[in-house]
Amino acid sequence: MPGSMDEIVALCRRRGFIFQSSEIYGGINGFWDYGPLGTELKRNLKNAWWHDVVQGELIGPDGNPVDIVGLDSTIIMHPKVWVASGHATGFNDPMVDCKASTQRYRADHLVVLGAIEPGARLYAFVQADDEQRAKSEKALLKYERRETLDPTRHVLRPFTAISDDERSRTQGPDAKEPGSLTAARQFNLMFKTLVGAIEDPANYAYLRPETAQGIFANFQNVVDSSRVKVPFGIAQMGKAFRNEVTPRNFTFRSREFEQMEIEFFIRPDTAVEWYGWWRQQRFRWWQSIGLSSSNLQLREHDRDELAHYAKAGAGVCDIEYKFPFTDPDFGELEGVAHRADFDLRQHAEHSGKGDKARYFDQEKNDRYFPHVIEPSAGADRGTLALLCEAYTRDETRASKVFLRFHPRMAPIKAGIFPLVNKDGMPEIAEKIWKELRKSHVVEFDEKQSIGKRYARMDEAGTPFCLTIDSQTIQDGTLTVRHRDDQRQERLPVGTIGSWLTDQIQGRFD
RNA sequence: GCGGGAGUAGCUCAGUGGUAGAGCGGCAGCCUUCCAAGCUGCAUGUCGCGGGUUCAAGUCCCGUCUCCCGCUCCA
Repeated sequence: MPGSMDEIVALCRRRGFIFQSSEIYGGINGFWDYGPLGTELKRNLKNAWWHDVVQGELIGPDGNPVDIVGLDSTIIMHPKVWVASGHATGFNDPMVDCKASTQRYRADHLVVLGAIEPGARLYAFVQADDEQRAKSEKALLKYERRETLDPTRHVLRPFTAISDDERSRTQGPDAKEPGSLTAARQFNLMFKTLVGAIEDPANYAYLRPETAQGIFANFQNVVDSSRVKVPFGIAQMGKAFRNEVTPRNFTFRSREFEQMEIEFFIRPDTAVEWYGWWRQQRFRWWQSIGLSSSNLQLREHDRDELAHYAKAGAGVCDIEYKFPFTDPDFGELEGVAHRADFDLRQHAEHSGKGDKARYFDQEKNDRYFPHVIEPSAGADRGTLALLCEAYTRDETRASKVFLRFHPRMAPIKAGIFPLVNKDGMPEIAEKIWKELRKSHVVEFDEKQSIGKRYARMDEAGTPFCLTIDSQTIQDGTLTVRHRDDQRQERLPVGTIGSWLTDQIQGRFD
């Protein structure tokens, strides 16, 4: 039985998985710290990703081993990076969103056509866009059933000059009905900082809102220095920052978060094939670390939902998890997007390199901008999903709850306990502990009753407890207590290390 | 950003203007031969924070922060 979000948050705090940042000063909205157990859990997730993606032996749809190299780029980059990527647009200018088409327009570029009279239908379009202007004029004439525009009634005004009521009667450039345009708003999505000590606009820089641009900006460096050939990928994990309007739902939407991103570069004509392959690959990976099929789904985006960089691509999909706070809906864990060559072209143009930045295919004697398939996952969201998935109520046991982590993800792999604190048992237990801790995160505890120690391990999600009793002294076996069904079995002390390794690497049902 | 609710020990809460408490948990010791047993002792606190009213504020008033719920937002 899954838990409510409140219960999960309480356990995270009580057992040291996740704390609110700066709590002793009253907290700071949208920032979270990981405690001892949470740090291990998140690290296990990240290590698994890096191991399986970068160091793994994936075989691609073309039958060849998949080549992925790592990158660790800076959080602060040249401000022009964000102009090229499109992130800077809207940072300094008021923007208008269309709720129907998800398009975003600069408020000072939009004009509104229509009559100034109560109830009149208005049409907005980008002033410099002749196509949109023609479309708006045609729509207005059709709506009012006229042949030509009446210059005395049909006036053109800046979008920023109309009232809220008029805005509700205004149809957006890419909308089918009026009322979908929001008021003009300032977006401060990126965190701003200064490079150098002088407070001057020329020194402004921004904390990256995604790790992806560090990869695109280094594309040529990697190609020139590492002998990679398309198709290949560059992987990076690291912090990203977004000044969200409303951080909500525990760590799900926070202002500082960690991404695990791959930009996989391919020949444009293989996009459909690679997109489909990555889609499946990433979905299976989340399953492999313990997220169950019933809480995990793969959702293909509708065409009109696509971001600017993905409009013409092979597709975009989200791998989504059913969190307690989204239930019965799902929340995004990872997005897989065909970004085409949008980013590489943008950086080629803005950096002044132009067509010289194209990739050269020696074998085919062909020069082109590779397309990109981007699997972009959230490490904090993944960690949160692992916690939600693991949280299991059980009224029959002392802790009332246990965390059913995949052994590979569990922060502590095993607890090592003398059954009682005498008769030589603590000494044997301590010896086993010292041996096992060389290769695994294990914990030794000789205090209090055995039941209490089991209960604590249940709440930490430790899959195994190894108990040394009087029989251990006689025949060299110990008791393995399994977390999920509280089953016990005896195994020889000498094999316990390799047995534990097998359990961690094994499949999880 | 708007509306509603909440904030006292690690947790659950009691405390209606007069010396801040209980249970659980934690720690130490004793005990204990398999699931938070028992005994003894110890530590626990900016009553979210700031200001005001009052002889006196956890308690009344104002502000603020954080969290939760619903909208909004989430290129």
